[in-house]
Amino acid sequence: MDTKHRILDEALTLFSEKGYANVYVSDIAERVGIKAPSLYKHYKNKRAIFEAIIEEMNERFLKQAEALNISGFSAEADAGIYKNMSEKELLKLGRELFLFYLHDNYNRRFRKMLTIEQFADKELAKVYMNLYVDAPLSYQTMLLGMVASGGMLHTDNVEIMTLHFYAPIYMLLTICDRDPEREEESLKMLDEHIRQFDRIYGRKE
Amino acid sequence: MDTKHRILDEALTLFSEKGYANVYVSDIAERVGIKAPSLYKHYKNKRAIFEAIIEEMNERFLKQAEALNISGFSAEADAGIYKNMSEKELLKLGRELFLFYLHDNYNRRFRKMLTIEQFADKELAKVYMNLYVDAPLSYQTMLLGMVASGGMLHTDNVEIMTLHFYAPIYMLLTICDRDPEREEESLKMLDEHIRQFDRIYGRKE
DNA sequence: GTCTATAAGAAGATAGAC
DNA sequence: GTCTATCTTCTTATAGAC
Repeated sequence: MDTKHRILDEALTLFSEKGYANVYVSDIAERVGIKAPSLYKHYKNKRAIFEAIIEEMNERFLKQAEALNISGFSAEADAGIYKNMSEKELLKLGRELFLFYLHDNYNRRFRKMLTIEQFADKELAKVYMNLYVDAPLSYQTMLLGMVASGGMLHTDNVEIMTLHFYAPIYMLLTICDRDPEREEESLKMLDEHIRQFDRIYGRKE
Repeated sequence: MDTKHRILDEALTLFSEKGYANVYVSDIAERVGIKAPSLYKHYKNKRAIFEAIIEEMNERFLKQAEALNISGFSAEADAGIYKNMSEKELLKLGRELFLFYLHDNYNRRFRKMLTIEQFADKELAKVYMNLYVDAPLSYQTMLLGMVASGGMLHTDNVEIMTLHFYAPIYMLLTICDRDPEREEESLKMLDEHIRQFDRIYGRKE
């Protein structure tokens, strides 16, 4: 990893731990192993580092979205997969997705940074809302809606059903982000949540 | 309100909007209508203001908890009330509670401040978790558990049922805190959520 | 591209008059 | 208790040598 990118990486770590204002340019430089003034050869100022992180995140999520449409992971395909899944496989999938978002180093740090900075900047609040509320809800609404139209889930309100599926997952992520020691307990609740959801909204046996 | 308390009030407003580090002692003083040095006659330093806010919050919530036990608002009483409520009344209660937490000036500002500061200080993360996750979940688990044992709700896992009740409410609060324009939409979802919850976990008609 | 030296300015806090 | 003046420290950022 070149210096320019290492600066981004270390800055993201620090910002996610202490917040933008509590991180000094010299802190970032020290982690990278250079002196603060050298850092200005790579970025115009401190703010530019922050913005480059946001920019990088945007690219990552755009790529991810593209990959979802191009490869076999579109909602149509996912809905098909879901239909033919046993409860056991469904639990495994839910757990893997949850753990990915929880542990993936980039996601984890970025989520924490956004949590801290979201109220300082309206744009960041939008980014936060989109990433962790609206995008998951609309994707899952589409997904669960297709499964429901196939008759594997039963509801007269797909949006509320999706809220019932996702809100507990969001809450468990909130718990684990703040107290990693509760991960095991949360994973158990995740399992039970999915099992219960499956029972409530019904799948054919 | 005396100056000492007005400092706390204005500081809380500013901290909730910009975060501790981005608020200057002179900003707080200006809002109060005095100069920064005068403020040091009331509080030893900036940190002491922050800690006084936390302290005040602790007292408020302790008082609230006491009131819950002494007056008619214990979980036992609440459970009794719930049993005899029509769905319409249940919706009204849910909405009133939601709006209280959302709009109550002290709650709103304190919740935002904690959201911003929680990762900078392990103690604050604990406070956040207790106030917005653990305390509501354990109170509601007790409440819904009693209603269930009375036969008005049906489940073999009260904790998951409570998660299904509270997590969507927590998520809707998250939405409204970040974008007040979505309040109306969120209230509609709240209604539909409670109605659906009522249908799923069943009440006698 | 990295360094040392340093400028420029911000922000917390104190001294002492009123 | 509030003010003005001021100190001190911290932090961002630049200048210029290597």
